[in-house]
Amino acid sequence: MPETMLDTTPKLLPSGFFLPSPDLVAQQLLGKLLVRRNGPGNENVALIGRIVETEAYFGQDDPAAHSAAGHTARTSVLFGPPGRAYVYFIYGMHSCLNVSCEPDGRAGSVLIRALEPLAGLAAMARNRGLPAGAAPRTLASGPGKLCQALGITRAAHNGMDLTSTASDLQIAGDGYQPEEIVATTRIGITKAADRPLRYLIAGNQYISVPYKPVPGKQLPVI
DNA sequence: GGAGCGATGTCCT
DNA sequence: GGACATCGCTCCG
Repeated sequence: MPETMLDTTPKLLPSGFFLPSPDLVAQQLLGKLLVRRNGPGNENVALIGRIVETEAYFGQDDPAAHSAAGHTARTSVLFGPPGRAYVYFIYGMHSCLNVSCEPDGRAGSVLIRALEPLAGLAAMARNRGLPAGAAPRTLASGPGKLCQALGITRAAHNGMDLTSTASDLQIAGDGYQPEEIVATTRIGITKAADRPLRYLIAGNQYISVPYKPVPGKQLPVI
């Protein structure tokens, strides 16, 4: 192997990765890999998607965050240690995946909103109830879709340590770095709706809701 | 292609 | 009882 070749073997992110504030973690998660092992229909292969869209939710002073209602049974994972999966059920039919941030006792989190499917696309389509040849951008371009594609449920994954080799849901890095990150407003919320806490990889085709650059009004590029 | 809307479980008031 | 960090289907242009 030439010396200049990068080692692209995915490496599990350590729990310290999730210690900073949610807006920083949300940006740093872009380009990382969400890995699902031993799921339904993929006992022998991993389902892998690259994270291309995230949203930050603050534990304090963020009315849109679930933790704004305080520490309850439902939100206890958010107040726990960093790097844990917070999976909740929304609108009676969809699951959404967050990763807890900040030290134990603080409730920041990052919502994973879209993946670029890299491996196990046939199993993802099957999990989504789509034909085997379904367009890759329909598989995981939304928080509910990606949970369905990877077989992520509250019952199986809420509270799971995403930094443990023993977990069947993990987050890893393969050295990929996005060239450009764009910040926009968060999707589907009514409170604190104007804060630019949604982050996406500029130009990526696998995001959930497209963003339209408005002439004269520059979107924050990070 | 875009707006409108129904489905439907769980939690908090 | 109402709100909800969604999705996919209709209907209309």
